[in-house]
Amino acid sequence: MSDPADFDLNAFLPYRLNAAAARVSRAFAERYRAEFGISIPEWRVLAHLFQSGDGSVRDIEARADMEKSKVSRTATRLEAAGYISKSVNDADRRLLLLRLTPKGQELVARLIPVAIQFQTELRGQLGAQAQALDSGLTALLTAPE
Amino acid sequence: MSDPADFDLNAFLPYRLNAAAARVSRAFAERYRAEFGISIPEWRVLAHLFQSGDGSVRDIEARADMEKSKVSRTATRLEAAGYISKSVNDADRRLLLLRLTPKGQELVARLIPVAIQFQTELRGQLGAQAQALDSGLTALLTAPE
DNA sequence: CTTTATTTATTGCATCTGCAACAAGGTCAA
DNA sequence: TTGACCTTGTTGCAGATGCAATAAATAAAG
Repeated sequence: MSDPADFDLNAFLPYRLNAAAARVSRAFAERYRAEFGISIPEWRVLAHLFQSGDGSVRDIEARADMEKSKVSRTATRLEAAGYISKSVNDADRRLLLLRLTPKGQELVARLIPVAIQFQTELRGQLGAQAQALDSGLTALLTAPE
Repeated sequence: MSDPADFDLNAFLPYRLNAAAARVSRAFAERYRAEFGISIPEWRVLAHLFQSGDGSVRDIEARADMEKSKVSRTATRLEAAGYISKSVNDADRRLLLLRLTPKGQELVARLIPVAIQFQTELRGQLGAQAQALDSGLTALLTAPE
């Protein structure tokens, strides 16, 4: 039953998960890059700031599951592009206050319908399995460790 | 319903897929690195060669869904470590013949039980949702594009 | 047979990534 | 207040990554 000779990489759950995620990410990133010129880390930071209004690097690290150095560099790029502003939190001057600029607000307002559209198409392709995938992912993401 | 203000990144399917895959991969890679000193790309190439006996870079690129340059460099590392051999395919001298060495065979024989064990634990954590995740992933991976 | 196209693997290059310093600010106890 | 410790964000660095260019081999066309 667990004879090594029977092992099939294509049936191996971590491999399948990765392949599926890579495939979906690639398709999504393509649409984004083409239309708006932003990367996935950039999209994540923008989306989080859109949801929360503002936040520190630490906040985004925690909520978007991104390394703080990655958040930091992404924020620098977004600031250079004029989409977000960086200012110091006066209550605790170690913290940055990242916030969407009007230009950033406007970008996100165009970005989000594309994301929703993408997700809708994806769910359409999956049909009845979309629900199954959702509950499987929820189980994974809420697992102990 | 598709009001941008309602958008929640944590409910966004591509994001959830990626987060889940990254989490599982990280846990799996940790176990591997600690115990055997190999990376995920290395594990993939080894597993494919174990399944197929031998193969060219092209074969592995297609079946393991890896860039050919990634396969090439991974194969170079595995050869340097003594786990695989590279030889020229005499029938078509553009092709490489990658094959596990006895040392590589022996490594994979120890690797695969760990992989199976990992997957078993994961499925155990997921309980009834494991089946749902499987069918969702199958739907994704067999989708048109 | 020779010339042109195609296929395969490798390598150069620019970029991304994660980890480990590091500097600056804050906390806490004595 | 001082000094030891903790937090936060940035940066240096080594390694990984993907794409494009290349060289070698084969196939196809004339």
